[in-house]
Amino acid sequence: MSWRKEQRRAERGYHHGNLKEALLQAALGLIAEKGAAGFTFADAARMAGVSAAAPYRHFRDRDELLSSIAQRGFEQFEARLTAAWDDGRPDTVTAFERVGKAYLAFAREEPAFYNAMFESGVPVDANPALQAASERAFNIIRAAAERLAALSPPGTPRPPAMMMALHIWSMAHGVASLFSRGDAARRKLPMSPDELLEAEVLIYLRGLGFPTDRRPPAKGAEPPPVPPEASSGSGVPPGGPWGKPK
Amino acid sequence: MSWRKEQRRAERGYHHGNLKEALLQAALGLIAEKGAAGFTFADAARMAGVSAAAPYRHFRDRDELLSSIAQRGFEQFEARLTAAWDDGRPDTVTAFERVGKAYLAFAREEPAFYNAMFESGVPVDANPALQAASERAFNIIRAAAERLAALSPPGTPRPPAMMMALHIWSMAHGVASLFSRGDAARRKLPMSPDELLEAEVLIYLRGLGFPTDRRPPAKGAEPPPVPPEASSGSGVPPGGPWGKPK
DNA sequence: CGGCTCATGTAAAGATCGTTCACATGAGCT
DNA sequence: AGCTCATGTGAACGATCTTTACATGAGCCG
Repeated sequence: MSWRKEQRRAERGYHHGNLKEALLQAALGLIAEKGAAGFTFADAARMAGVSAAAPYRHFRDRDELLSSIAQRGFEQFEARLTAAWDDGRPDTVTAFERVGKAYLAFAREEPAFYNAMFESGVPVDANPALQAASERAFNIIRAAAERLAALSPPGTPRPPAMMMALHIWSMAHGVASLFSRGDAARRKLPMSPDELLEAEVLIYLRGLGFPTDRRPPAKGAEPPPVPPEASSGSGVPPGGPWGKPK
Repeated sequence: MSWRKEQRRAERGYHHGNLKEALLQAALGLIAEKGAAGFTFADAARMAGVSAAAPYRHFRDRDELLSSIAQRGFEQFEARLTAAWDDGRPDTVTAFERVGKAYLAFAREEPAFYNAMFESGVPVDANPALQAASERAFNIIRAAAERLAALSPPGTPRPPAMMMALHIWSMAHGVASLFSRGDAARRKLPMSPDELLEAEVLIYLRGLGFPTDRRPPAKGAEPPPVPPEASSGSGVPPGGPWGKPK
C-alpha cells in the first residue's frame, strides 16, 4: 500500500494532475459496489492514492462529490434518452417504448449513477446545475409525451403531455427502483423488469386510446381499433402485452 | 444534559424498562428528520437517555434496528392497505383506487417507515420476518388485483393478476418516491401526487378494458363496453381521469 | 536563470460513530 | 437473604469527516 503510493508518486510526482476526475471515477466505482450510503470520502481518496484531506481541494464536502456525480449521471441519462427517442423515429409509439427501455437499461447498467441521482438523498434543488441537468433529462420524456399526445386518437380528449410524461417517469422509476437493480432485484418476478415495464406502458397507452399493437410481423395487418390485442405484435408478446392469457 | 440524565435515572432507575421500544421510537423520529442514511445509532441511544453501548443489548447492530423498523413499517402498511381495500367494498374499482390512495397516504404520513422499508438499502431477504411482512403487504395488492382481474370484461383476455399487482405497485412506488415525499416533493407538479396516481391507475385500468368512467365525461367520447358494477361514480373527476380536457 | 506565488497535496488533530469488552446494577426467583 | 442473569455503563479501538498549519512544485515574470 505504501509501496503503491510511492509507485504512484513516482509516476505523477507530488501533484496528482487530475485528482478531481480520479475522485469522481473512484466514487463511481465505490457507489456501484456498496451503494451511495456505504461510499466514503476517505475510500475514494485512498483509491486515488492521495491523503484523506486532498479531496477537500476539489469538493466542499462529501455531498458535493455526490451531487457532482448525480449531475454527471443526469447528463449521461439525457444523452441516452435522447438517442433512444431519436426524434420519434420510425414512429412515435415505437420510439416511446424505446425510451422506456433505455430508462431501465440505464438504471441497470449504471447503478452508481442511478443511485446517486435518485436514491442517495441528494436534494435536487441544492445545486442549480444539478437541477438544470435533471430537468433537461426529464424534458426528453416530456417532449416525447408531447408528440405522443398530439397523436391522441380523434374522438377522445387529448391528455396533457405533462401528465403523461410524469406517468411514464413514475412507471419507469417504480419498476427500476423496485425490481431492476442490485439487491432490490431479489424479489422474484414472473417476468423481467423490461417486459413488466413494456406491458405497463402499453396498457397505459391503450388506456389513452392509442393503438398499441402496431405492425403485425408475419400475419396480415390488423385493423387495430377495438380488439386491440389478439394479434401478434412486434415488441409485444403474442396475446397482448402480457403474454398468453391462459 | 447530565441533569436530564440524572432526572431520567431518578424516574426510571438504573434500568430503562422499555429501552427497545424507546430506541425504535427514537430512531423513527430521527429517520423522519434526517433520512435513514443520516440516522445514527448513537443519536438514538442519546435520545433514549442511555449510553451508546446500551442499544447493543437489544439489536445486534444498526442494521438490525433499521430492519426492525422496516418490518414494523410493513405491518402497519399491510394494516392500512387492508383497511383501504375493505374486501372490495362497495365495488372493486372504487376499493382498488382507495388502496392506491392509501399507499400514497402512508408514504406521505409515515416517511420514516417508508424510507426504512424502501429506501434505506436494507436487503429485504436479510431477515425472514421482514421478508414475510413485506410479502403480506404486497399480497393485499395482489388479492385486490386478483379480484379486479376476475372482473375483466368479456371479449378481452384476462390479465394476470400478479402482473397487474406489480404494475400498480410500481406506479404507486414511483409516484411516492419521486413526488410525494420530503425533499423529493420539491419537484413542481401541475397536480397533486394523489391526483397523478389516480389518473395513472384509471388510465391503466381502462387500458385493460375496465370501465373506469363511472360518471361519463362531459363530452361523451368513451364507449364503455360492459358496466359490470359501474354505478354511481366516486372519486373520479368529471371529464375523465385527467380533469377537464381543454 | 532566479525567485515569487498560488494551486495542490500532506500530516496532524478534534469530533463523531460503530462496535466490543470488562464490569456494575438491580429485578425477580428461590 | 442471596443468587443469577438481563440490562446498562465506561473505556477503548479503529474508521470516518473535516479543519488547520505546513510542504511542494508548476507556471509565470523579470
